[in-house]
Amino acid sequence: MSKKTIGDQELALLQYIEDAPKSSVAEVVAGYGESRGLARSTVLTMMERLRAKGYLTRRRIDGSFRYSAINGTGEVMTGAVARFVQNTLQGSVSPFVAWMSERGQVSDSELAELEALVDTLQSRREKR
Amino acid sequence: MSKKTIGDQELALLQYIEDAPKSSVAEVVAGYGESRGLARSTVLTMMERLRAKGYLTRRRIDGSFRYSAINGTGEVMTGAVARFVQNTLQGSVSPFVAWMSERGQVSDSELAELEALVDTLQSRREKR
DNA sequence: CATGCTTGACTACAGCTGTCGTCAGGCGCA
DNA sequence: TGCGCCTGACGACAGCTGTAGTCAAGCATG
Repeated sequence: MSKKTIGDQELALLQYIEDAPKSSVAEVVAGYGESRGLARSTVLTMMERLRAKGYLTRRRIDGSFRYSAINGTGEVMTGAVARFVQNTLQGSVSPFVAWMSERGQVSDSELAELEALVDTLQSRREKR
Repeated sequence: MSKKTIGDQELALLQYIEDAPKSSVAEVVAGYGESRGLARSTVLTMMERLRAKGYLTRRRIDGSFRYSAINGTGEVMTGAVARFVQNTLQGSVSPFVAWMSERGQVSDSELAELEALVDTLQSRREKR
């Protein structure tokens, strides 16, 4: 089980590649690295590290490598959330709720997601 | 603004102290460090680093120092959540919601918090 | 052929974190 | 008075992350 840690920037990059699979390094540099002022070698290094940790695969296509995320869409993110809640919040969700309520802006769609979540949880509890 | 970064373990420790203010190092070692196999010096170092970053204060009482968190209760945690959502989740809350719904166990009290949150958000929206 | 751009693999390096060991000064008790 | 324990301050070190420069092999082009 690849339980390897993953840094913030690495995660952001991983997310990018998850959204744009089969990208060449050059493409990632253009579409991700350049906008944040990262050198080509930096992007390459991060991608290789992610590959070493088992989050990315690559395949040689037409001479150059194309990288893709291994986990399905969104899995990376939920994994990150799981780790965060576990390691940082000691398993408690309360701080998250507190923050949501403090912070002003919650988009309509987010609110909808939350409502759906509560519904799901409620019915799940009733069934018990 | 003390915008200093803060590691996972450091954060956990900070949270502990937030819940048990005016603790001496010995107390923190006994109540926090020992259970996770940390040496006294480790705990001390972390506490000092937290102090250097501006998250803890200490006052000499009866010879030895007593440490307390500077931020009010919970602020540390919500700050951590804010950073996490911002840096790692790129500002989107969806992964969080997705994870909660995937994960089986949500305690009754957590569910209650979520319900309250949704209520708050709903009424807040209506007022607009 | 000689040059030059593209792609990958390596190497480097500083800053942060997690973890300690150790040293020196006080304090209390035999 | 002397010894041992508690408390703080420092120094150390390895591993991870963020960021990058550089070198060598390939391919394209004049």
